[in-house]
Amino acid sequence: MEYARLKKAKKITAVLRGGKRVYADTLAFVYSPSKEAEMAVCVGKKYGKSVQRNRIKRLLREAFRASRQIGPYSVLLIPKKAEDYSFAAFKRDIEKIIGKEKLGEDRTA
RNA sequence: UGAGCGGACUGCGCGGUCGCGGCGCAAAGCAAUUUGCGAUGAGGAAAGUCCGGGCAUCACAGGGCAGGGCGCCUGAUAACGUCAGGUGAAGGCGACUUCAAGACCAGUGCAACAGAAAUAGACCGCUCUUCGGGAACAGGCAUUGCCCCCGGGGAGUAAGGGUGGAAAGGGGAGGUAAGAGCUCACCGACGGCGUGGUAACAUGCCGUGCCAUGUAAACUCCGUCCGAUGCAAGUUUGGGGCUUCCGCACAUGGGCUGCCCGUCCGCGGAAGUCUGUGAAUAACGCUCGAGCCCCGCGGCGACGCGUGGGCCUAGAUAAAUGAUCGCGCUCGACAGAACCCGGCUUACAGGUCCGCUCAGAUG
RNA sequence: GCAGAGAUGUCUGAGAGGCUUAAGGAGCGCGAUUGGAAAUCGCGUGACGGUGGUGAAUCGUCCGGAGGUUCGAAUCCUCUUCUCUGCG
Repeated sequence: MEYARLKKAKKITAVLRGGKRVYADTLAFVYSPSKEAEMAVCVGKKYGKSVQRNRIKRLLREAFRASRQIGPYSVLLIPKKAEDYSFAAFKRDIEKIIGKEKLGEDRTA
């Protein structure tokens, strides 16, 4: 399933308020059921300068894309602050959360 | 060979698979859009936002005050606080480097502490003179006195004095009671004239014994420049228009710049009606431009000129460059466009090239 | 993105060229008061480094950091780091 980018500030705050939060070692995964499949990453100024922040965003997007397919949700990815960020760790944690929350199963069934 | 100085350039590369941004072409669809193919996609600093412009709005961009920037000279430029060439000063054996480098005899302020004294003077000292006292030491004139010693007064002096950032040009010779630009030569300073240079300035001669501290990144003066606000500027579609009524205001209000002159004339609310379904939104501004590369000509150079040639090289808007595999090497620093240019400043692993200096060795 | 403000002991917060004032308040420590406490009153109290039976004491450096101007800088100027505020 293709995931579009979640752009509206109102929707992001709605997901943050009403969505379910799951935590892993490297990131927090916030989601709520939705008609459209959409995703956003949250990387504020505390993560470093712009080069560092862009790097985190790329890694998170690619890790999410490379993970197992899931049904339509509004998803927010929030990394934990660390010295180094790696693609492998992000991907492993996202896979783990998807499996644990059974998001891979078809909700409509 | 070693040490060093200046300048220019570069900023991991190649290939496969999957993925991202906008663009072009083709196909499907009423349309939103989807699919396929193709080329393309961060920097030398994109950074800090420290200057200068373009552009846009305010009012037609006007006058004055206030405020702010700059400050050796000449040039370059759209402009600059930038750059180039030169002058002066300081540092270095040298190549070369550094410098906010106008004016404190227009005025005002400040100069703590120390020191006798801080922009002005006489505390000590030195010299002459005069008054009083002393005979204890050494020596002389030859004797109730003097030189001498102690204390006080008067006059001269600015050589010397543990200060200080700064003490009335410097050190030397003559001169003198002691001294002093008092006199002399040299150096410095100031003034005049000449010469060279567009100029800053340099230099030669003559004269003046020398009217005199520092600070303007203190106020200030002189010269010169600046209207303000910044693309979240602003424009268009549009929830906005039209009609009616009500409230504020006729300059005593509001906007334009902090103030004055000057100048412009609206602002807010309610009801009805038309239309609309995204509203911190959508489109434009938004990238072809003081553009980049090469060649020729002019200039020491910054740079300029050329109907000489070639190129099109990001335009996103929660904001695009990643993942993985293989190969190579010296294992990769600082760091991500946000309206666009010209600079400055700051950060930075390394690597390459050119020119030059000093020391040593050899020929 | 654009525009602006600030940084001073543990905290707060004056000082805006002159001997070292780093004022003052809070907090903390000690003492007085009390049967005991609170409140009140008095005294003390910054960091780092050096010398010191390492005890009393004493000297030097420090006003976010680095340079410069000045005889002299917390104060003036430049660069830099961090924090905060406003702007459709």
